[in-house]
Amino acid sequence: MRRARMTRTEDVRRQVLDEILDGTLAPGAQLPNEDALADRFQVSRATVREALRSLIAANYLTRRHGHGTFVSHAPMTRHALDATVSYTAMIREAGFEPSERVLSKESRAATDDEAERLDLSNGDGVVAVERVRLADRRPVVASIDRIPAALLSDEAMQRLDASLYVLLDWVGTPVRFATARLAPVLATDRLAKLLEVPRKSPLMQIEQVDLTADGRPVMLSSEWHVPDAFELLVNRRAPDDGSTEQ
Amino acid sequence: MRRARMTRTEDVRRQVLDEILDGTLAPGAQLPNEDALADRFQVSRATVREALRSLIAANYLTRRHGHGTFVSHAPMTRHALDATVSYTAMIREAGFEPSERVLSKESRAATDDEAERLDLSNGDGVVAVERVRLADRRPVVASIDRIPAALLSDEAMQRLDASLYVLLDWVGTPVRFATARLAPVLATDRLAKLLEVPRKSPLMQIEQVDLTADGRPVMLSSEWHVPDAFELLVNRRAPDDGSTEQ
DNA sequence: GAGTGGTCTAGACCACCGT
DNA sequence: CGGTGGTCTAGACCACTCC
Repeated sequence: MRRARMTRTEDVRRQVLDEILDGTLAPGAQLPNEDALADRFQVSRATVREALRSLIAANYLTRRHGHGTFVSHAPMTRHALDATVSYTAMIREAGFEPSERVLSKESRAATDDEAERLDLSNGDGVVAVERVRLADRRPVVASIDRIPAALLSDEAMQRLDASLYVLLDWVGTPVRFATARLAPVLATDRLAKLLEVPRKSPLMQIEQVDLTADGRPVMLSSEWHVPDAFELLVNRRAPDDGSTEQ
Repeated sequence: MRRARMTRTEDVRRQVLDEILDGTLAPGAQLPNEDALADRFQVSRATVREALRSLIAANYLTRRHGHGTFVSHAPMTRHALDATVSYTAMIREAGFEPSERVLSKESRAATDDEAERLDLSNGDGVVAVERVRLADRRPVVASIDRIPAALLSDEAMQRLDASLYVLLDWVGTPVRFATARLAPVLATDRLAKLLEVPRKSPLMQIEQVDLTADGRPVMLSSEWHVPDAFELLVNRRAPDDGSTEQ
């Protein structure tokens, strides 16, 4: 019954979030000031500010200097493209049951483009997995994922059927970031057949490089998405802080 | 020559960032520990942590509990879709000179869909501006933007030729967030003509709701982008903190 | 065990907002 | 002006990682 670790900050965050979610704090409502919250939760003001920080980052709250802290009218969309890197989670969020079909697995030398984007030397090997993702048995995404062979032990190679994100976590290089390039393309004959859509129908192509926490590329993904299978959303925010550069 | 306000936090952030950018702190390098930095910059450790916080958020740095703070190998891409809402900035970033052609401006009642997404009542008015954005005179984006008429004074209506973001700022409802839905579509005859591309060629459609800091919708945009005009990038990050919800 | 980042406190003063 | 959030300090102790 015991929760793992619960810092005071998490505790305060949790309680404030609960009040937002259950409507005690309605959208537009002003929170008590930080001294009052510190007093109420029996913590220091610094702890209150730390707790509110993450709620503000997720756009649950808005602070206005010299005025107060207020409940926002719309939180960030979770499972948007920017907020997650998990495809399975996005499919599930859309209300479908995710599954997949592996088309091929191979170990080969990286192409020049792959070597460049994965920061590999000439001749280094990659493991490539080609799959079709299904949502309730309907094909929704075709993909080719490439991982540097150097990252995978023989033992890891046996686990290629599992989630590649889980695999990368398992070998000690968990994915924390990714940069995705999105482009509309027409379905080739092969993609049309795989995804069961008409030839030359529009598809969303996503070229993605997955990175560890310190920015090292560990996977290169090429994906083709059937439109309308589920929404591709992006949370955008205007720059505010840290705009030190041009 | 004097910069406006310079807090100690900004000062520390600036100095550390400078060392990262000029290579004094190379990718992978470990920073001095927080006590050492506090001593060196003659500030408290809390101030050091605050300064490092934004550099970590931008992925310039990585912290590993019990180990140290390190320079990342790749910062977040600026001018990616998630990191800005300014189109002009994105076009300029791609190395082109942005301009635009206004196709129409009208004041009319909101459609049901517009009323729903802009949180308006039945019969409320909107001001709609239809434009084509050019990059070095080449058409790259066609768009229709709709703003609730109630937000715009007569005086503001005279400024519809300026950036709509600047206009919304001017009337006191600056855009801070947006939620965009991306989908690949085929060019209709009209869009093909406007964007000077073949009929039925692939376009990126972006449906976007722009929000103020407290989450109120203030503009609805429909855009159609020519692929390859410039890259549409999205920075993605795996969830780590505040994952309190499902 | 030594060294690092993570959490937390109590208090101070500053900057901004509204009236 | 009073009230709010913004910045900052000096110090304490905890939790994690590596040797």
